[in-house]
Amino acid sequence: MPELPEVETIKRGLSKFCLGQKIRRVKINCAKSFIGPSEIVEGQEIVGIRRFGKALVIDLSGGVSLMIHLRMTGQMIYDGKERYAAGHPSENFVDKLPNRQTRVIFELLDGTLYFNDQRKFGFVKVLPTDEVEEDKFIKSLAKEPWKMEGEEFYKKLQRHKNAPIKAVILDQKIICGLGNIYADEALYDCQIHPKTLAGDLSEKQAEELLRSARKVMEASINSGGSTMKTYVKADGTKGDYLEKFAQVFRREGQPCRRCGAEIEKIRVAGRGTHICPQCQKLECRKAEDEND
DNA sequence: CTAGGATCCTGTCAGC
DNA sequence: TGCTGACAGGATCCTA
Repeated sequence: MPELPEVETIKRGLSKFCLGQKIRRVKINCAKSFIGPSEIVEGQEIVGIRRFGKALVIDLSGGVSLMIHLRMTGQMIYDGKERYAAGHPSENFVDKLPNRQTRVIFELLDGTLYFNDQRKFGFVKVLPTDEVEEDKFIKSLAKEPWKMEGEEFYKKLQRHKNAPIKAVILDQKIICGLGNIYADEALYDCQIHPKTLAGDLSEKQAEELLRSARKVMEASINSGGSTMKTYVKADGTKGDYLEKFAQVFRREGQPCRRCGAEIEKIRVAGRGTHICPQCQKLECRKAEDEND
């Protein structure tokens, strides 16, 4: 999905455009995308917007909350006097709405909020506000990189010492917020090969990786999340992390901005993975085993 | 317990 | 043109 910076971008947009508005009506186009009773949402006012890792929570009056996870292809689009869209980037950001991928529609007093999701992996879930933090998924989330100490991260790596570091940092129960883009960007930033076994990282490398994760996600949040050129926010600015800041993601075949070598796309942990083969060398712990 | 693969679903693109 | 398989900004379930 949309990773932490994109969800943060949504949070900020909804806070600006939807906070204080009443939800007049909820229309569900896809039953799978909406969990819980929609009737109790109608007539409630949006009183708060929160984010837990990649999960968005919209708090409503009446002690009700909406927990939203965009997974791979979810988008939240507010369409009123202005349009504000964030999440999975696509042409839909500027389409007529609703469209083929619209799963849930929230009619507000002033405008409409759309939950779009091509692949239907995402969902909107109704739950009591005081149970949000007890939700199984939210409760399982680890700390975000800003809240985690290097030593704690290093210790966690030891518990998964035989897994490639990229697989480990994609696991939200180990460290929360990174997805496929920012995992690749963070590993490139600190020059660690994604296939390096987690147990092979030194404590110093663990700290550097943590710092890089913060750095790439901060850059993205500041630019409005990574999106494509068709994404234009209501204020006319574009979320353009990929164009401006991405060093490796979707840059295979292009020169590394650090050393000039050609960026490669490989497969790690079942995911497409982008590296500079020159800057990110794979160091093998088991080298001595091969002498047996 | 960990690690890895299949799976949910729709759409697009490369290769025949 | 039409078909086919691979793949996609995520997380869970199942297996060994």
